[in-house]
Amino acid sequence: MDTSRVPSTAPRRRRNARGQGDVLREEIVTTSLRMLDELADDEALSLRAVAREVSIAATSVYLHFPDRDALVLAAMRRCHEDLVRAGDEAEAQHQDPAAGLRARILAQAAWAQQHTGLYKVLHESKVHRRLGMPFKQALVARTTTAVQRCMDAGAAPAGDAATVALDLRTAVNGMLSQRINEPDLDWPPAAEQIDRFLAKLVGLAQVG
Amino acid sequence: MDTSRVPSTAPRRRRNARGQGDVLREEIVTTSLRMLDELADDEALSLRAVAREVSIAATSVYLHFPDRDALVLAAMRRCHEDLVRAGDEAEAQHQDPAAGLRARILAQAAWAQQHTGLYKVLHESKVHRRLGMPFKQALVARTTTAVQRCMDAGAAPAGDAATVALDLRTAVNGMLSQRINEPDLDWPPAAEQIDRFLAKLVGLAQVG
DNA sequence: TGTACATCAGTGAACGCGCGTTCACTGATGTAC
DNA sequence: TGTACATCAGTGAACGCGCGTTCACTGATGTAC
Repeated sequence: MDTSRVPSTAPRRRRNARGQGDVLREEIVTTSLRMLDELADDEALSLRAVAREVSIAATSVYLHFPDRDALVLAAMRRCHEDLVRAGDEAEAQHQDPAAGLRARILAQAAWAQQHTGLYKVLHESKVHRRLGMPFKQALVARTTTAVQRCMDAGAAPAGDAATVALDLRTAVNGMLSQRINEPDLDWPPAAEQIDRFLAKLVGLAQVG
Repeated sequence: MDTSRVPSTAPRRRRNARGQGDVLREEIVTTSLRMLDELADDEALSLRAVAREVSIAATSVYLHFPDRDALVLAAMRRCHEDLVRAGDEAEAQHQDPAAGLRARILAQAAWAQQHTGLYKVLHESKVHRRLGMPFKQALVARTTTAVQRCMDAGAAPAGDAATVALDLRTAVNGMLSQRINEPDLDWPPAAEQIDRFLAKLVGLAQVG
């Protein structure tokens, strides 16, 4: 894994054609995402390590990002879009609101378990405090809407959808966080725990 | 806050008397805890910064700890003891099992909100993976016992106490984690959310 | 069709910094004789 | 009571490292005339 210190036996990459400068930007963001997922910590991502990985000079990163923070933020924005899309696509496959809500939560959980490092950076890192990630509220809004839809359809007892959605997100985030942070403990199946949360916190009648 | 870089105008401390070497060890652990609480990240704690803060030579830390990791681990052990004690003392003030469980959870939540940085290091840092913190299972055991007591007394519906306790800890951890990681969002009162979890996840009849 | 020039996509050396750790040392204090 | 010596509680210089960022530059490619 730690091939990064090897003094760049990697072939120097070919310069992009004129007008194709954004190709490198793309590659920098993609590589940063991969590294952040491995590092699970935004502060551990070094601009120099990213450059090494992409096989460019460290200074070339500055052609596309004013500083390291801007790079991290661009990566997080991309990563958040990806997570939201996963939830949206899963929910869209169901007509039934309860099944849709459940599919959204399961999809987001699956995403998190496949990108544990990115999940940590997105939810637990100090990027919030240092840079702010206002785009994240989309995640909150989608869950609330999905819960409201369940209530409207009578699949869940009427109530304050925002509060119920908060409790649900809270519990699911807690579940993912625990499992990611202490992977060596033996946790019961995630889907079953999610179904308990859907039943007890949202009041969904039949799940699964 | 950032007085740490000032080149030590702090008066050089007086050497401890013979046989009192552990006094310095104590002071190093205490200072590390304070700094970890501010930093909220074990990897950000530097041995040199701790030494600076205690007004000793960086090398003096090695008189008491073999390396930086050992220092962090000693601090975490102390911190965990403190959290467990807070929960135990709160629960002990009640005869009623339900009130006891609630008091334990509220006390632990209060501790977390007063030591947000330490809470993060304890639950979200990579200390788990790098060093392991087996002593943490005490926290799990106490909650399960408290839930079991509620079931035995008929304050909660009978069931698998371990599973119910897991769901409760999961939700409460999620709540604390969210609030600590995104303090600028406006969260509803913590006590109310905890009471909803106690009611819906554990099945406690009357709370509060 | 030729050529000067602007632009684009990068590079490489250098800066000052804080870090963990090693090493050889210092100097006060207690203790054996 | 005196003194050599061991022990304890520390110190200070030095090591090599990776970091973010600045600066002056290079060299290919398109474009105006």
